[in-house]
Amino acid sequence: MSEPKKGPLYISNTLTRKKEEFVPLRPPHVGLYVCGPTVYSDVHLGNVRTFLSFDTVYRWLTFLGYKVRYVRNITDVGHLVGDVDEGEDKIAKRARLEQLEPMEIVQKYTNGFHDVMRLFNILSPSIEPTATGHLIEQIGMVERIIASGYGYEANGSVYFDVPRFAEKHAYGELSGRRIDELLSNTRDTEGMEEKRSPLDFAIWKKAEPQHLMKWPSPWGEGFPGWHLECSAMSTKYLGQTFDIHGGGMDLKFPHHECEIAQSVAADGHAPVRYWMHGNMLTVNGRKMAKSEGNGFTPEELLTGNHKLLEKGYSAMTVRFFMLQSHYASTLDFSNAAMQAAERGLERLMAAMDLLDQLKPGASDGADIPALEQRCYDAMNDDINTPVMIGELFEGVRIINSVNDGKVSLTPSSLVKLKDLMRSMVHDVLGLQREAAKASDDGAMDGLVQEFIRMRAEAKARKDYAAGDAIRDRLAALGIILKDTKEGTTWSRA
RNA sequence: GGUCGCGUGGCCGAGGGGCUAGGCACAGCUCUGCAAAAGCUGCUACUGCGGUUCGAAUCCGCACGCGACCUCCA
Repeated sequence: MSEPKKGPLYISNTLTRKKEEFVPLRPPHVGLYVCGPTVYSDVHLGNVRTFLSFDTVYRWLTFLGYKVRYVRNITDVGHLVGDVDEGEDKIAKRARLEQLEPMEIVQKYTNGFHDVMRLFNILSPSIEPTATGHLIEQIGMVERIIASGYGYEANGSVYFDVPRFAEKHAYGELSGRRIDELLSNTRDTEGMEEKRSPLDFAIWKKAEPQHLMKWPSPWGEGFPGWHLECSAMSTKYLGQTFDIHGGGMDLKFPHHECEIAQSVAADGHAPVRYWMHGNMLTVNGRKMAKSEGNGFTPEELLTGNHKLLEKGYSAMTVRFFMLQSHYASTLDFSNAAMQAAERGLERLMAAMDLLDQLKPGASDGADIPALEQRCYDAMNDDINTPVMIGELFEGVRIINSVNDGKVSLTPSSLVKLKDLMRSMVHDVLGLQREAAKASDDGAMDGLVQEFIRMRAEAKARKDYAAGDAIRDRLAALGIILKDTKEGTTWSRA
């Protein structure tokens, strides 16, 4: 048995549509950028999935030994609202509704976002830059785009000249679009009359007098365009070319396509070497989205207080549920699937609880290095968490068998098993025992122990009816008794 | 309408030319006073129709069904 090898990592590059070996630009450093939330409302579970997917990428890169700079932005400059409130800033709109300052809205939902990230044990990025904090950089980028000839001013706004850019560069490469097809498919959008081509997009937008979030610029009072912040901030913190850019599938076009165009126009470099796109969370086969009314917030999820939820589910259950599918596949939410995940996670965590009490033996009844290698291989194959979880359940079987005395492991193999299970389950998958149930104080335990003792006495005199009655009544209260060789243990249902 | 993708067992979900994925559920067995837990065993599937191949769930074509993007969206 040779020592398990940690690399190399292969990831599906959505730019080339191929699985490629990941080779960082400047090892051991890795630059990772992920498009963060727009903080004008609560995040829903679909948003969580994307951040969880890239949390896993971040954790795995870190596990492989890379020094990762993970940048995930906060979009706190509103994007334009499409139909009803033409030209109005999303955040400003919300602010008027709630009689709050725009930055108050931003703060409120940023806090909420952070709470959700913590709830799901999603790690903080290395840098979390805000769009409003990088106006200088964004204005600078607009200037560079104008200087390169791919941006033009019109009535206080600045637009990106897509057809001109496409003459010399591959606009549409990422999303598989073609200029002529796009042109035949255009709809009327805001600012149409100022644009030279319907494909052009705003990189700086003139603010109307009533607009709340606006800043001075060489083109007058305004605010940065839809796609600019990510380009400006990724360039600032990761360089003109960096390793990995992630985001939800729905951002591929136009957002990421525009990012590429902006960077190429401004600095002459394709910004990203590996593009990764997480797929959507669906409900009854349909994308979870605010507009569909099929989204629920983490709070509704936890309490089960939503018409789509039969009951509440813990954050860790959701995390496990999501990790059981590949990040690039759509994942359908259903109560049946959640309940299956709940039970599966419980079995996994119960085995983790046994780890400390396992006793080593004289021989090896299981090949731990082989298991370890299979775990690494799964993750190195495009972050295949479902396959790794499958392997971890092999670990669960070994743990339980060792605990039952049916399988023996030498001291060194046992240490390897513990290290492997802990690093994969806790560090890589980010699964933790839920703390909620641990709030019992000593009195509670003492009380239950008293019942356990009464039941033991009943059992000792073969009064099983009385013993079972105690167990049943406690069960009705949510206290589960388990008879083991070492005595009776209890837990909450 | 255009582009891309998907269709796997009772359910969820990997895989993706020959090799048991895994989880949940269900059934049987072992262990238990009985439960529970755990272990073992069983249930062995790839939308349909053609084609390529010694061999196809996996490749190709067509059909049907579904979805995403084309507009803010994770």
